[in-house]
Amino acid sequence: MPELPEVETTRRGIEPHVEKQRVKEIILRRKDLRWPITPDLSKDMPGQTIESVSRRGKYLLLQTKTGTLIIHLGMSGSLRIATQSHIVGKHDHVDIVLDNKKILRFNDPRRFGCMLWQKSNGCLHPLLASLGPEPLSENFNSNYLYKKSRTRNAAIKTFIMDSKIVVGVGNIYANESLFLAGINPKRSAGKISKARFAKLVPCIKQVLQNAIDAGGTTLRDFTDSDGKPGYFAQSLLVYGRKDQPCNVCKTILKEIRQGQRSTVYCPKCQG
DNA sequence: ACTTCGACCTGTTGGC
DNA sequence: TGCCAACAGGTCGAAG
Repeated sequence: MPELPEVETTRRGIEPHVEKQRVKEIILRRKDLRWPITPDLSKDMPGQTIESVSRRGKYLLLQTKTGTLIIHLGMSGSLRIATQSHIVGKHDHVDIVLDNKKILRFNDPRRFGCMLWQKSNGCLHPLLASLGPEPLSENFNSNYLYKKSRTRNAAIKTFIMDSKIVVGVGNIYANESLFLAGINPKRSAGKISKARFAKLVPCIKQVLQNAIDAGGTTLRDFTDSDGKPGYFAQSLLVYGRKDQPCNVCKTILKEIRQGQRSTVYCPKCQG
């Protein structure tokens, strides 16, 4: 479900309910997510005040004075603002109960997500330590991408989905960005010209920003923290549109597999 | 240093 | 209608 726009939509949705609130209690219904939920979480976080809700790539960070809760939504995770009257669902694995009576509820059917408590020790968590730049920041520019790509033989699509290169570009938006930039997803990253990267980078930024503005992409089950869907799905130009005509040239869009993920592209526009 | 691939899970979809 | 295989928004870590 969540790529960067969906995570950012979630962040914005929960922030006003959660920021400056004291954690009253943590309810763990299951702790076997991708990794076990940090055992100390329900002991260490209650009593702490959530100072800020930030995002690094697809990780959400709930910062307190004594530690940070690192949350990843994996493939199927979501965070909702609930109250006592909301019925607990099958995959509602964790509740963070706040002093304002609201509950930050973590749901994740596939349990590919994670919830890790890191005590403040001045170190960056290993999961965050080797991440590439934020795609919407100045640090992510065509010079940077060009330099990073020179030694790479991997396909450009795989390359821009590598979180060590740039964070937050998942399968949907990688497909969309390459279409907008007119680049064939199979092209070797190392063989792409500087001029092409100069085109690609703004396309990535634009696709992500537009998706954030639309509240993310809802394919089947993504909702924001109030349960509302995102509206970017209707703007998708290639993702999920195999065998349909290209919006630009009417050529039938083609689907291939790259690194066990589906890639859809226009053989003509991205020739 | 780079690339590929299995693994982690459940739910939904499409073909027979 | 039912069954089963294939696939789904992610990404780590082992192996080549």
